[in-house]
Amino acid sequence: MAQYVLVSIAWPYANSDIHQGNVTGSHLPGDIYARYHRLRGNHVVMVSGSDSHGTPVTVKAEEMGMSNLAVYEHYHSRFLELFRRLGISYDLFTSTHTENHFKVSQDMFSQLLKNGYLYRKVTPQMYSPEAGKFLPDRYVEGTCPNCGYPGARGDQCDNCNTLFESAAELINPRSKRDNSLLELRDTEHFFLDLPAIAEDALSAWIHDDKEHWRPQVINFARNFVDQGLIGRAVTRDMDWGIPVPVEDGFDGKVLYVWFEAVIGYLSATIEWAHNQGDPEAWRNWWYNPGARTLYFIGKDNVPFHAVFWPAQLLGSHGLYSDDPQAVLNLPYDVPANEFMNMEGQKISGSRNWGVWMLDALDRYDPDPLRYYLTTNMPETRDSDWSWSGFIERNNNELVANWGNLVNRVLNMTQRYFGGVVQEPGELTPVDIALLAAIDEGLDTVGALYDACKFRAAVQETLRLSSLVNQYLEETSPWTVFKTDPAATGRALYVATQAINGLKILWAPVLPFTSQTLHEILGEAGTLFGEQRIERYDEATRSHLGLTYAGADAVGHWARSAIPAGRQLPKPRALFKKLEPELAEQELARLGPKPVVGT
RNA sequence: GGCGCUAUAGCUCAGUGGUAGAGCGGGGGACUCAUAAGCCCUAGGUCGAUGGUUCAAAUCCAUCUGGCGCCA
Repeated sequence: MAQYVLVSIAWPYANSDIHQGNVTGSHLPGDIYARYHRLRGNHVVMVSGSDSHGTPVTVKAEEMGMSNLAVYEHYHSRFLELFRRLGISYDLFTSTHTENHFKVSQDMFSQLLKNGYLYRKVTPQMYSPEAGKFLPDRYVEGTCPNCGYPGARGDQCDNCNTLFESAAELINPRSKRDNSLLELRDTEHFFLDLPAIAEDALSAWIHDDKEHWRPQVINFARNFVDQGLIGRAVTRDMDWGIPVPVEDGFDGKVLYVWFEAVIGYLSATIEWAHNQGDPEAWRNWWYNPGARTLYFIGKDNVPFHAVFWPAQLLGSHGLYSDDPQAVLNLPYDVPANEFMNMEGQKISGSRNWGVWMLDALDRYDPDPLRYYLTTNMPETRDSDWSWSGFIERNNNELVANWGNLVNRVLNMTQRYFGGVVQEPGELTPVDIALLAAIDEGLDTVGALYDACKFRAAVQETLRLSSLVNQYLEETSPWTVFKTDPAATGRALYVATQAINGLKILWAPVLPFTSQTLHEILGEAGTLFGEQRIERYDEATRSHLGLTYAGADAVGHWARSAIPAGRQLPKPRALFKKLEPELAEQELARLGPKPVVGT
């Protein structure tokens, strides 16, 4: 029976371009998982969007001398282009700056309030009389109480590495912007009553049935909850964001971005359903006990997705439901990835140390990039991107093992039979064993994809590709052609069926070249749907979104038959060999950008 | 300081109780359909250190050392 699967992927801040760590950490594993389940015939919705609010965006806006809105729109449109070109097949990639998201976020806030899980509390915060507003800690600078360094930031001293709980700890706190003196002033905020939710439901949930979770994720989350949660502010003093939906005294305050952004998983599903012309369809994923919701994120996001977001879901019971006790679906799994480094060092935007994916796509095809990021995915621990590794894996594995296999089979079919697939006659035990191995692979590799063990899935698929290469050596169709052309025809027939099966096994990771092979084998239609960038208009705003139209896709998780007698089209190479020298060229691009001019 | 993760062949890593594995690199071989690709053979690494549990540990426990993260 077809299953409902919600693939939720961390929302990137719209304040910088996306690098390979973001892609391998969340977008790509989510996409592979979604594509696999689409091939299985399940009802997949894959959502994410640009996190357009929060301090990171406002900081960037000041740096660039642009409005917050312009910064968000700039990076958002680049995200859309990247995901389309890299084949990250979002059913909807939207943003937090939609009317819909504002409403859903405010509704969840109101439901939490109604259910008694929000309380008000007055706390002292840094206030700038000069600017007439409260300042986030990272806008604050002062003298470090520990080492006396005068340029300490509000959250941390860069000189002695002391972390501050609050910028109030600084001596002579000043505004980073205009250097004016700051003062402490009381301000009222709403807090999420995490201890109450933990006691009522969260603690029981986090300890129940999580055997399929990655150990590092569930251990961390359980530890986090067991150590004792404290109330956490869900509003803050800021003017860029979602207004707090209460009558009194919360002008100039917005929902805290940690609270609001995760609600995007729900609001994006609702927006998607609306765009489909079936506004209630989102309930199939959120209020259907048989649905699975997965969250593909980086390890820095585990507390928010394994603890806080479930707490929000549990605490807002009754939201959009007639049943006041109804709870939206809690995460089925949070397969968080560790981090990917770059040539042995941390990825860094300011130091230009990383692979900017949109830039890389100008020089490399999407599938080799996806392949390398999958084989090096930080599933169990931090991993490393190296350009020489990328080139070696492309040449030794994609080109030599898989691409060359396809090439030799199709080339021989052209050379010996004018491109016509031959009648095989009766299959030999060797033939049958090969095809059985491929068919078995559909089960074993499928189970690996389903368990989010993508590295292992690729490794096993590559092993099956080698099996076909071995089959060719054993049957040697080029040798037997002189004495037994029928045997050559049979071997090529079998090998053709085998690579047609491998095409499906590879498809979640290598959707573009699997489609090419699909066509080279004379098959009709497209394995997957089409990705489009569309504009959506709401009452007072409009935004761009990336969508996926999969109704006409023909891909199935099965090995279809290429019939004897078919005239195959002229083959073309699936992958290009890359020159080792490219690694040096790429390394030369890293680091500080050269000053333009002389 | 607390909590957690991690250390396996030159490199990248898999392997959570039962005779140490894969890929790449390196060495040798037979072949030639193929993007000089593929195929066969070949690596003998005290599985970070020490102690313990067990008939049996890379795999469980303790301590130590190196690397990393979160919190304070």
